[in-house]
Amino acid sequence: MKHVLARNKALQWTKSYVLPEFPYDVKCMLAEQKCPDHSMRIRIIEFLQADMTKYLEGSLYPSTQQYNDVVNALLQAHPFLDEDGCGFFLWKRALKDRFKYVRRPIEDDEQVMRNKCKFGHRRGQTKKSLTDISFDEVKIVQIKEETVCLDSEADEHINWFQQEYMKTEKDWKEIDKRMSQTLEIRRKLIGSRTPLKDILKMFPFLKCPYQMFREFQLLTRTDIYKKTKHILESYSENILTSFSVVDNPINIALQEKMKQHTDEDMLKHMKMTATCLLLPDVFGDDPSLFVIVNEKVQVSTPVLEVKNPFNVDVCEFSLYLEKEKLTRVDDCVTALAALIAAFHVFGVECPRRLSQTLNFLETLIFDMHSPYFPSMKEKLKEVGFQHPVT
DNA sequence: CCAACGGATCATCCGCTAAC
DNA sequence: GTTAGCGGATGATCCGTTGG
Repeated sequence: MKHVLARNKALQWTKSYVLPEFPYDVKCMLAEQKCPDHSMRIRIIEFLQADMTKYLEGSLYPSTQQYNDVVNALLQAHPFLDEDGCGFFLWKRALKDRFKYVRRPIEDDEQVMRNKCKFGHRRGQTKKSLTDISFDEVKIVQIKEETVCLDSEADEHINWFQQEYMKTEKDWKEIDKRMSQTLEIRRKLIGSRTPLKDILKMFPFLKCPYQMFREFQLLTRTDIYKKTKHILESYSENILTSFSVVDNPINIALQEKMKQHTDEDMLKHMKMTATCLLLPDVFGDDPSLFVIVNEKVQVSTPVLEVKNPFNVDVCEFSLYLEKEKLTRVDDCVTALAALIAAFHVFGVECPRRLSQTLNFLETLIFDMHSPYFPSMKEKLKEVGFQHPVT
């Protein structure tokens, strides 16, 4: 664990911490120097925790110094938050408790599991049987050995992935386990700009949408599929009726096709697909950086390719990266989630002409409780959204 | 329609153990 | 001794349901 923290610090925390942009209402409260109430404190802590997580490369154990940096940054920017002098202690404690709370339900992370085994004592009724405990002890020994000789272990994992990828019957449970175990080395490789081809050769399962979602989950503690589905469903109406897309050929085609069907599921499928296709148009971005319909992919950044979007039976969604097909998926929710995940998982910077669209999506994905920043609120008004979800 | 109820979820506090 | 991390207890808050 120590070497993980040391590395995080070395890679990501060289500069002192810079506070994130807080949601609109928090910003107002901070500007007014109003003493935060219970829920406002929680939102500040929640936001800081989410922001810190981005810099921890999948680890959920910030160092004491990192906690100190964050709380110091907060109190320096807003001294009134330390009204009684013991603010530092209280905010630090709240932040630590929040991380602890985030770790609590996690069962697929060896660092978390190791600490649960180490410190997790159960009083009263024991949930674990004796056999489970001894199994855990065996696991601890295994993990300790892996940490010591990481490089040869990583090599072994990579060979295993390559072999397993060729098999017809794959052991997905073992794949999950090994993908978790190699997260650290993989992030290091991706972070140091290892060519995509090499990354995919070493970790071929990253081509699978499910593994991309899982990696996204490990990195951000966020269920990208669930969030994407929610966004598409709640904003579909807004997007399809936005004045910037009423004359769009895709929208016109959708209206035509919808007249030919009455089946609820079919109509929903078409609407969701159209929502995906029109998203960049709504935000004035370049649609060809987002989704290509019935054409050849020309861009290197992650992009979706859709064939026959409104024909449920022959409709095809594929995710492209560096002009190569990475994976084919079945529906537009999975496709959009995979597209967003690809930017994160492969560390691709967002193209300028797609920034508004991705900003919109990520604002909703990472902060469901206050789904828009002031600039986003303005943007949504500007593009003609009737009822931004709150 | 809305107030009251009750379960679920969440934040916080406490007491404990392991490590130093 | 102190500190970090755990599970559990407790109280607050959210949210869906029910009954007037």
